[in-house]
Amino acid sequence: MEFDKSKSAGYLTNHLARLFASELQNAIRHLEIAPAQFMTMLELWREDGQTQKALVKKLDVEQATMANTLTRMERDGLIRRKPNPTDARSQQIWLTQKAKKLEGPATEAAGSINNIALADLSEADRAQFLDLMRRVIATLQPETRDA
Amino acid sequence: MEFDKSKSAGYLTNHLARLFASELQNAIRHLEIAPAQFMTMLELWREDGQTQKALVKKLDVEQATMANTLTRMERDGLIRRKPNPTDARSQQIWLTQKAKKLEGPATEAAGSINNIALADLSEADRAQFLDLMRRVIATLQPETRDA
DNA sequence: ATCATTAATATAGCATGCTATATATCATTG
DNA sequence: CAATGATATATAGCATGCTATATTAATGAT
Repeated sequence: MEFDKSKSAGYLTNHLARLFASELQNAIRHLEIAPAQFMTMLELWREDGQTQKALVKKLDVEQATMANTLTRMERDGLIRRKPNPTDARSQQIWLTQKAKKLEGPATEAAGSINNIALADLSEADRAQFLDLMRRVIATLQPETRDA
Repeated sequence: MEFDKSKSAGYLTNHLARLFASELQNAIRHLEIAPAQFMTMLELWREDGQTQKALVKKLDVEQATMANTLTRMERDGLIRRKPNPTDARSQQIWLTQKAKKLEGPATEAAGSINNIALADLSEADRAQFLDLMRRVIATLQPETRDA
């Protein structure tokens, strides 16, 4: 009647996330960026000059977490925070040239981690895995439905 | 040609792990234990008096991480570290009465989180999800094959 | 037995995530 | 327009995880 961790989705997800994070960190270490910085840049490569609030929503992390990540990215010369001309409370987050140049190598590194991780799955299994994950996320996600 | 995070196993896993952790924390908050403490107790409920090294191996976290978690658990009155009679370098980790009493309520809370998370999946999908997760973990896991 | 190596834990320092709270600015309303 | 409430960001404090290094004790080789 014991709790079997190998049958616990939460336990397995935690374990897997740590393994992925470790691999990713290794794969992008030579670019001198960390996983959370990479995640943030994913959004900024797609659209530069977003506000902190927009990034918070897209990455589904707390505002305080994003503020700290951005502070480290600014320290590391990846972004600059510029005043928002239309609202003095907020700022626009702009990638530096250095950060822009990282898009190719960083996304390639991340892509190869995914390939390595899923290497033992068939094409159908991979699709199913992603689909199941998205469905469980949707179930747990705390209603990101408001405006 | 952009990196699509909704198709990245690593990204989705990270997101899902944060959602699970948040739910678990909520569900066990009233027991005054934190997720990592719960994970550690899972092993100690199964077998009390283990060494730190044994816990490190079973939970697949770094030794320093476990040392810190155990320090917090000791601070919170969940465990006691006692000298190992056969090896003065190591210690035996013993659950307190307080920690022993938490097994029922804590495993129930964790179980219901899993149920909630997987509520939208069929029985077959749930089994597949766990299986896929175990397979990807096995692929990424850095050879825990030594003695 | 002694010296070098290995092994078990601890500590320092950092990144990422969280909650709770503070601050500044905007928007609304009387 | 002044007061109030909402919004955007920052900061404090903590847990969990990591790497790197220190400390202490056991082992092994000479």
